[in-house]
This record gives sequence, C-alpha cells and structure tokens, in this order.
Amino acid sequence: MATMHDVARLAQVSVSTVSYVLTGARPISQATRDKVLAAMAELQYQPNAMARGLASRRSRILGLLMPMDERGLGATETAFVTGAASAASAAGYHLVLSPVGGGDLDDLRRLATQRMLDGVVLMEVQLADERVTVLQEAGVPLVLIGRTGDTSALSYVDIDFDQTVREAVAHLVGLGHRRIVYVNHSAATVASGYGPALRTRDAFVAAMTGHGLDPVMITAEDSAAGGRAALADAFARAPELTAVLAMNETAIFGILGELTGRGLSVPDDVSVVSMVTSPQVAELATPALTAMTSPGSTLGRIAIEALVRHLDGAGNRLHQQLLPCSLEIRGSTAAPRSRQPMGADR
Amino acid sequence: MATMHDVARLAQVSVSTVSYVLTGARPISQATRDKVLAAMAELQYQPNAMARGLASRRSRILGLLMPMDERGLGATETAFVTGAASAASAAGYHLVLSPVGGGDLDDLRRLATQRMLDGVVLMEVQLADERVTVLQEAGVPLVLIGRTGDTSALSYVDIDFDQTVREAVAHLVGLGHRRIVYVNHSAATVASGYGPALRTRDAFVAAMTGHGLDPVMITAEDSAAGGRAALADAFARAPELTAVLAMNETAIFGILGELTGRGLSVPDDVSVVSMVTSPQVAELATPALTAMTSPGSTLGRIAIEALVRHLDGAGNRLHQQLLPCSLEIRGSTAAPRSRQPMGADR
DNA sequence: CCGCTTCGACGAAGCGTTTCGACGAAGCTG
DNA sequence: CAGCTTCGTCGAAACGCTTCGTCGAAGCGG
Repeated sequence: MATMHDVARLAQVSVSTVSYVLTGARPISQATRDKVLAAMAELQYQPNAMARGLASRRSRILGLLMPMDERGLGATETAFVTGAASAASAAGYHLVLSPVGGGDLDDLRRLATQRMLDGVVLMEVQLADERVTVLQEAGVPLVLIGRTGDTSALSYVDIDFDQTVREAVAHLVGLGHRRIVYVNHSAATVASGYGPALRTRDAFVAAMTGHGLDPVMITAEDSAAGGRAALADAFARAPELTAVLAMNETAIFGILGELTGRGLSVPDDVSVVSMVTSPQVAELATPALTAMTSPGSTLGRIAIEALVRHLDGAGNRLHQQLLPCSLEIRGSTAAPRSRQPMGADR
Repeated sequence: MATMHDVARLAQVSVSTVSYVLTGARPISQATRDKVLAAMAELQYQPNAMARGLASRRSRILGLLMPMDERGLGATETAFVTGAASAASAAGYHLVLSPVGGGDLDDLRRLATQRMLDGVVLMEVQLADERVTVLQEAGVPLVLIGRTGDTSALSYVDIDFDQTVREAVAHLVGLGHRRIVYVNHSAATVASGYGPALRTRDAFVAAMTGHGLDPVMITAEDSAAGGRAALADAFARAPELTAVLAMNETAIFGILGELTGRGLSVPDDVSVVSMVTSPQVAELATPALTAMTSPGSTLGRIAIEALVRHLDGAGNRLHQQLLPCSLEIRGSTAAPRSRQPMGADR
C-alpha cells in the first residue's frame, strides 16, 4: 500500500503537490503533474479513503436507506437503486445501501452521527417518519423518495399519485367502465400512514367523483390469499363491477386467480389495472397486466442529483418534484362486455 | 460534534483513557470509567468513524456486493441480506450493500483498494468470476455466496444443489411421476457459467439416472414469455410429461399460464415444482407452488459470521459449507392422473 | 520496612490525507 | 529596471482517533 508520501518522494515533489494533483484544488504545472501521475502509476497508488475523509471532513459516500422487509425488492425498487447508483458514480460519489429496518433507529443514528455518510436518500418514507427526525437532528443532508406529511423543510422526489390515478381511471372510463373497484394495501398499512396508500386512495375518490362515478374501495393483505379474499369483498360491495384498479402488486395475483376460479375472464368480464408496477411483474401474470409503470431509475437519479447539488453546490434550495407513472397497456384491460366504449374520456 | 478531547477534558482524564473506555483494549477502573461515560453522555459524544478507521486501520464496515440486474431482488436474496445485516450488527460491524454491477470492475477495485471495507461477501458468483480475482489481489478478506469453479483457496457458503434436486426429484417420483422435465435458466445464462444452473442440471441428470429415468432438460428465458415458449418445447421433447421441475422462478409463471391455456390442470394433469423459490413467490401462483425453499437468512448469517471470524479471530482456516433447500409442499404437486403412486421412493 | 510486581492512567507518536500561509521565480507595468 | 502581481510549489499544522512505552501508586511477600 503505497502512500502519498511514497509518491511524493518518487516524483521528487512535496506531499501537498501530490494532493493538489489529485484534487485539483490548486493549479499545478503540466510538467509536475506528469511526474506525479507517472509516480502514482508506477506505485499503483490508491488514496486511503479514511485518511482523506478525516482530513477533508467528507467521505464521498452517499447512503441509500431502504428498509428491507420480508417481501423483497420489486423491480421498481431495483430500478430506483440502479438509477441512484449510476448517478452517484457519475458525480464521483460511492453509493451504499443500508438495510436499516424500522426497528434499529439507534443503528441509524449511529450511522448518521459518525460522519461516515455525506448525505442520505431515504426510501419508503412514512407520513410520520422518525428516521427523518433522527437524520435532521444529526445534521445529515437528506433527500426523500416519497413524502412525509409535512414537507415544508424537506427535499423529496415522489410519484405523482394524483396524476397516475387520474390516468388509470381515465383509461378504464374511456373503455366504458363505470363500476370500478379500487384495491388498496392492507388496512394496517393504510392505518400506519403509508403515503402512497393514502394518496392514491384520495386521488381515486377525486378521479371517480370527477367522472360522476361512485368510488368503491377495499383493502387487501399483501399476499395472494389477501387478494382472493379482497375480491370476494369487492363483489359483495359492488356485484356489477367490471374493473379493478389495484395498488397492491402482491394481492393482484390472488385477484387474478380468484377471477379465473369464478369462471370470469380477464379482460372480457373484468378489466384489471395494476398501479406502480414494474413491467417485469406485469408480464408475470396471464394475461399480462395493463399497468401504471413507475419511473424508477429516473426517480433514483433525480434524488441523487439533488443531493449532490446540495452537497457540492452552494445552493440550499429545496428540491421537490413529482413524477407520474406511465400507462402501459397490456392484455388485462378491454371494454366491458355489456357496454359500448364511450370513446376517449373528456 | 464533540470530540474525544472534549470528553477527556470534561471527565478530567487523558484522551487515551477515553479511548480505552471505548474500545476496552486496556483495563480501566470502574470509577474512571463512570466519569468518562457520564461525560460522553453529557456531550452526546459519537466517535468519528473516519478518524477511528484511520488510526486503527479497520473500518468495521463489511460490504455485500450484489449485482443488481433489471429483474430485481427476490425474497430469497432479501432474506439473505437481512440475515447478513443482523449478523453483522451483532458482531459490531456495519453492513453496506454495494450495487456494483458486472461492468464496473474498476469501481470495485477502487472500493476494495481504498481500505474502506474490512471484508466482503460476494453474491451471485459466476463459475469464473473476475471480481474474485480483483478482490484477492486487493487483499480483501472474502466470503462467497455461491462458488467459483476452483474453490481451493476460497471461503464460501452455498446451496447444496445436489441434495436439493435429489429431494425434489424424489418427491415427484414418490408421487408416481416418471416423465419429468427440468426447466433451467436461459441457454445464455447456462453458457455464461452460472453455477446454480450448471450444478442443478448435473444433479438432475444424476438423480433421474439414479431412479432409472430419462432426464429431459430444456432452457427458458427468464420471463413469462420464455416459460410459455419453453413449455411448448417441453411437450415437443416429451409429449407424455407429467411433471415439471423448474429452476427458473420467472419462467414458471409463463409455464403455469400456458398449461392452463392448453386446458391442462395443475396439479392433476401436470405437477410443478419450483426450485430455490421463496414462500412469498410460491404463494403468488395459483395454485400455490410446491417449492424447494432456500435457507436465505441462514446463508447470510453464516457468511457474515465466517467473515467476522476471519477478521477478528486468528484462524486463517477456510469456511466451506453447503446448505440444502427444504421441500415445502403446496398445491402444485399431486400424483399423476394416469398412474398410481409408487409409494415412498426407495 | 524494602524492593518487586501489578494496576491504572498518561503523553506522545503516529495513521494518510487536506489545506492554509508563505515564498521564490517569473512576468508585467510604467 | 524597481516594484508589484501572478503562478507554482513547499512545509507544517490540523483532522480525531488508536496504541505503545512509561511511570507513579498501591499491594505483596519475606
């Protein structure tokens, strides 16, 4: 492990000169620079990240905090991560993912407070999220993916659920559906203040009301069984339903199975739209699901770029941005059997 | 940000004493220890990770290198990560995940060489994996999850594919199946030297031959469409097949859809077993899949523990261990319609 | 009661960088 | 050509911690 000292000696310059070549903090003549570069190459010099971090008080490491629950990461989250990682790397930062769960708030505090992370992107934010408080108290620059209830002093990037739901409803209404049931996450998830669940719910009410329709909504456990149970519930509440709009990527497989089990055809008898679903998952189903695809990697990139701008640049301005999901029509939606399409909505 | 200096002054002891209280490297009397602890609490002291790392030449950070491809992390990988994270935390280490893809070998080299990681666990190892070489050259302690072709000088934890396949085949044969088709990952994946694909393939041949049966094997792209195409292929090769054993979590959904599409019932006409599949995914299908469930979190824990032992302890001994998947019977397997069960195999 | 060990605490020298003030050598202006 | 910048480089002081050698004060046996 060669150090800067070794490089300096070999190149016959001072240590500080080597440092300046590396960081570009001060101008160095081409001749000297070449000497130094040659020496570095010869010694296979690599700067010591710890020493650099200590002296400069910046680690050039960004953290991506993703609670890892049992159900794994969907392609959506993965796209987010890869988008973030490549943006970080482009900006000269390393990105590390920290699987800090909800429980270990102390672990998070330690991580934040030990000055190991220059900044942090927080995923899966709850409406009231203690992690935000912890990080703010620790003084760690922060960008959220998702939103807390009070966003006044926070930078965030999030999905535009309002717009997304509106498009999904418009698609179904445009096909001629009037009786549409919305399947949310579990009641417990909703009660815990999971933003996407709440926001899509409200957006659904607004969108349906806007079309003069009655918003029927149910919840479902995040499992195939939950989906099956939910569908029974849905038929009890709206026997004449012709379309399902689901915010629950997992339950939707149960819904599909149950529909088939009841002898109903998708999409001929019932259309199904899945929200915030990756193409990969949508293709797993038979028929492939019409879905609102989330702008995963864009979201990740934007979040990191905002964070880096905050760290490098002077500006202390907040970054608040919403991106809609895009409608991808596959095989699970069609005009309802009993009605004619109404033509394009509005 | 209080420093050790501040703590020492407040507690009226020397800096080194504070350090010894923290690390326990030398005995400190109870009285002094209490004074120091009180001062730390009052100042809300948190050690600076960079300084500590620089001085001690160990970061107490472990890296988990997981290539993130487009298709996301299954519950299996997630279980692995959480198992690893909790084991690391229990051993007093932080675990960070680095989404270094296959492409950025330089990025990896930098990460390894900058002395930022005390040790590394490598996921998704190929039979010939350049990352192993890079890390070994950098002198970073290493534990693999999976195996390279030559494991002579490497520590690893892996799934016991041999045993796993044998159990799966025994289950099907025990039910009376004779004509079993094995669905592997894509031909490209197999050709790239993906260990699990190769090992399960060989194990399947051995297991079937052991039962005096003919091993029929096909490959499938990792997508629902790939599964559909593969099934056609399977029927072409073995028209009388009664069971499918799939090593391809993604394709299996296409297989199921296609089976239903052909008017065949699962499990009555065709039984399906999915290998190395998490309960969560198995439950998504209708009917729920009989599967060989991987020991995800155990695998993660063991890998980290082996790594930590190597770092902390003196022993330079290699850790090489195989764990089988466990058979979980759900609704996708049954005796074939046309034959009687043969009773328990052997 | 003296010298020897043991225990607990101290001081100082790093660890490998960054960064700031300073300084000689050119290059310019008038 | 004297005096003033500007440019490129150097030396040394941090950064906040660990760790090694040392040393005084008790505790001990003989």
